[in-house]
Amino acid sequence: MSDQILTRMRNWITNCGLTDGARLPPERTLCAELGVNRTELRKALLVLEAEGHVTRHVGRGTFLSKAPKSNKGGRIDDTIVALAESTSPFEAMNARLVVEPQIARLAAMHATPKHLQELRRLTAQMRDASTWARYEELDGAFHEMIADAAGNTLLQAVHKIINRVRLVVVWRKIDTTAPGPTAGYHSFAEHDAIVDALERRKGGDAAAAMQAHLDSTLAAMTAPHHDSDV
Amino acid sequence: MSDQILTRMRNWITNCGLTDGARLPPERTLCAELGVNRTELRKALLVLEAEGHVTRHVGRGTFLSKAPKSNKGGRIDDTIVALAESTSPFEAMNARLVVEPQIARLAAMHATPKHLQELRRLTAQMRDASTWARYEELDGAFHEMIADAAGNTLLQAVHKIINRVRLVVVWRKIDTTAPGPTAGYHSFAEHDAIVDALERRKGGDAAAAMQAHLDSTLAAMTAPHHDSDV
DNA sequence: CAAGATAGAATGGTCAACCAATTTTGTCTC
DNA sequence: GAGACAAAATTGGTTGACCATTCTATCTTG
Repeated sequence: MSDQILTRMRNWITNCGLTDGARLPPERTLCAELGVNRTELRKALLVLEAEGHVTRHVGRGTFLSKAPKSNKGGRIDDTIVALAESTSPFEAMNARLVVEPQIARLAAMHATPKHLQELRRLTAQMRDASTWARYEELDGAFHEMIADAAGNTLLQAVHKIINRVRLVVVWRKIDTTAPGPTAGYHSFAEHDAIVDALERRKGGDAAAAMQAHLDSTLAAMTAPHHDSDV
Repeated sequence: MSDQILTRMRNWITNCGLTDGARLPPERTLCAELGVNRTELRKALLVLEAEGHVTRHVGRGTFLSKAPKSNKGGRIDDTIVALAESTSPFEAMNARLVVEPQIARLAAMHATPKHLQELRRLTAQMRDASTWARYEELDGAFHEMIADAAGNTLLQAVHKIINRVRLVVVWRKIDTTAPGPTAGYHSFAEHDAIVDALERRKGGDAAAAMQAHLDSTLAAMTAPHHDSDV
């Protein structure tokens, strides 16, 4: 059913005669026009948004995208699994060490206050993580947020590829039921140092802090009989 | 940020260890596990369903798709063209500047005599190139050889992706019929400097030489009415 | 005991009221 | 008339209760 309305919306968009960047009618108007309720329409709009065909802003409206096709991580899955088959955990960590400090350096120049605020929020949440699995997720979000802040689409995609390969390769070693990190966990302070450098707009410091963070993470992986870090 | 949770769901799915066709935990359970409310989670699931990664049935549950509604043929090429659509030439060159100097540093440690010999051969051939197209081809081989010498599968793949994206983005600017580079072309000496550093096993020098090479290439791109370099 | 019926739990889906951000409009002051 | 400020209308987003379907355990009955 929802598939049907999605198709209708696609057709409507191609036939409505609106050019790129134009604003669509409000949701409630479109509902009446297409004869569906708002929930159904919003489901279709959500998919169109995920595909990059439209963008939406509270209070402003829904707009046709100018660059309709951005990939947003859709079909790189095949790439990931193929790469994961021939990559070792050590290689994955080394790739991180190559890319992430430089990304942090760029982020120091391009991060918006919104980015910094989100990073602070994530560091706080990580301190409250009750399981390792939960912590891993937040940590992943933290690093992805920095990649986003760097403001380079290609580098962001590269970062995402490296990290997802790493997750596939390294995941099995993690006990998802284990209790979360303790209060003095080394990554907490390291994350703080990274965000501090970003806030002060010190690219060199941010790169160094990121490198130190990844180094100690790698050391934790190498260390004997000790829970893995990330 | 719904995009965030979508990525987390993708990661979760690839890491949860479930096989194709398996049933996911109920929505309400996943909500608690991922720490998001049900509406957010359902938005992510809706997108995943539209992409064909999961199917959902009332009363039964949510299941991983067996054959994600594929356009199977594409593979890595799809990734390239998708990335190319949202990447500018400037971004592509910046991504190179981030990755390639570090790759050169690693290559200084890992390059085999065979690698070095091949690199020398390529630099010689580039000096003899009679057309720009031929030169581009050899230059590409040169940089790929260094990535190979670095000895990290994942980094090599990343390097390939970046360079292929760059080629797609920058392609049009090259006149394939133009005569090749002149004898004093700046890249010749820069290539030599890189190989010299690799042979002396000086990682820092290799990284610096590579960075200098890419910087001057970028400068050539920016310079007025002058043939592009690569 | 086996087959069918049934009540309850579990699960994904829906809806209407409400929320927050933004724009528009009206009004007052100078 | 211009500008500033506030109130109202507009618009996409969110929430919690409720609905429809399916599964499961239990009871009934021959």
